[in-house]
Amino acid sequence: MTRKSDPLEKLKALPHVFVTDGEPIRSNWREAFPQAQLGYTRATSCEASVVWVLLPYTGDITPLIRRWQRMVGDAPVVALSDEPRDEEGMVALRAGVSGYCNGYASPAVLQQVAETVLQGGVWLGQSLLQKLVATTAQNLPKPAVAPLDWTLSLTEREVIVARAVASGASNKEIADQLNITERTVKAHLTAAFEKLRVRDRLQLTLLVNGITELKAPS
Amino acid sequence: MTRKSDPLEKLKALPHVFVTDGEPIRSNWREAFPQAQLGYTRATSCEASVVWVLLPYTGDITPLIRRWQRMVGDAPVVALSDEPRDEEGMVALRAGVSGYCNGYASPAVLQQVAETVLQGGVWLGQSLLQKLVATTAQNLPKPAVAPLDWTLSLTEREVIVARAVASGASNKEIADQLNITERTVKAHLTAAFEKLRVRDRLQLTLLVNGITELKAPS
DNA sequence: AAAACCATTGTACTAAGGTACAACCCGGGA
DNA sequence: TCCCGGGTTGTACCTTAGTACAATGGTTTT
Repeated sequence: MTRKSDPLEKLKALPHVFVTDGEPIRSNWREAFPQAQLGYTRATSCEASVVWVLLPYTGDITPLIRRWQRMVGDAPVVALSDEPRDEEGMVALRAGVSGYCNGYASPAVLQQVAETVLQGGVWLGQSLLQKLVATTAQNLPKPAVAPLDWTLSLTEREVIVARAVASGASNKEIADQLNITERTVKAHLTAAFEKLRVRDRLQLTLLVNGITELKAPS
Repeated sequence: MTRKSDPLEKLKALPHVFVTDGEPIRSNWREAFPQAQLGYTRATSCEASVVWVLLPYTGDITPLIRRWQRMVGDAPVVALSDEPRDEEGMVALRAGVSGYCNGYASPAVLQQVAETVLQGGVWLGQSLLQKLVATTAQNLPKPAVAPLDWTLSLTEREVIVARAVASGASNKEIADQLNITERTVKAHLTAAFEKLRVRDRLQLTLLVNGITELKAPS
């Protein structure tokens, strides 16, 4: 291992995953990212460079976005909308997306959005941002101390299992999905419980989903 | 893709102009844009692809930004700060900049920022945006489709127990807290599972915490 | 008053989650 | 080479969660 493993490089090597409601990959997406893949709705974990979620016309988009965020861990999630509206963009932003753009955006724009979000930036259209700024007076509370990253103390495998649990999967389901024994799943979980100082899968879930905080710096 | 007379192409052909307080062009700027030029403070008009304004440490930055916006017309203005702070970023945004980033950002990042703003986007760091979204959350319209309220189909007692479960409590703990039997807690939970169509306490937790959605309108 | 709903509890019983105490394989570093 | 950590699995056991099939008493609706 000569060079330090750059997380960005590793992320970039992964494919772009597009999440749709049954629709195949669009030509503009394919053109921007020849390696584009469709997201599998039932998966509980996913390796991706960037996850592009095509927003459905109706319904609450927050759970959809959150779900994929949990699945991919630190890969950025970008919301695609065929009818971009500022209100929808706000909801998406509040859900934590790293970008919000038109589902029919040109390949060039898509690539640029990808570049931006992969570097930790956020991509927005002008209109949305104007609204954002306009409605924000001068109050800037909430220093928002960066929440401790629970993944730090866990091994790769433990993180995967923890994410699956936190999305509601049973040990058996996780075992099947990862092609390992239920016993192994339990082993990973026991290790995770210990490291994160929680007593069971439910408290682990709260932690993974950011509802509770990591306590002692293990 | 051959494009016609695109205003974007014309804009891109112009040099990048850096506005400083007497400082020469920095190496990272030059590296990112070999054609980089310094902006003259006294000028009244300027042709530029992107105007990068290095913010002075003190004083009101709004007039400075506005001035250059007027000078360049439709070219985007990006604020550079050697000590980026969210408060300063907010001020810059309110002044109408298309981006706000570190004055010592790497050439790669600068180029990417340029790409973004040239396409009409806005480039921000994660932290600033989070703050923006957080403070704007209350003032903007709620999600178009109000998420179904899971409490509607439950009795008062079931809601209480469900909330307790969703915060990580065990049946025994809930029983003690409510001064009832563990058996009763189970009864309420079983009823809640049935009504909300979930199979166990973990999925109930996801529902209560808004991570998943209520499916069938029971 | 009867029906319907709610909160409560009991006795099983089954299923799932979690722990204890291991073992094996593999790759990398002292 | 030996040791160590990560991933894997086994057996046994205990605890917790959840279900089946009840019952009781209270309140509200019909």
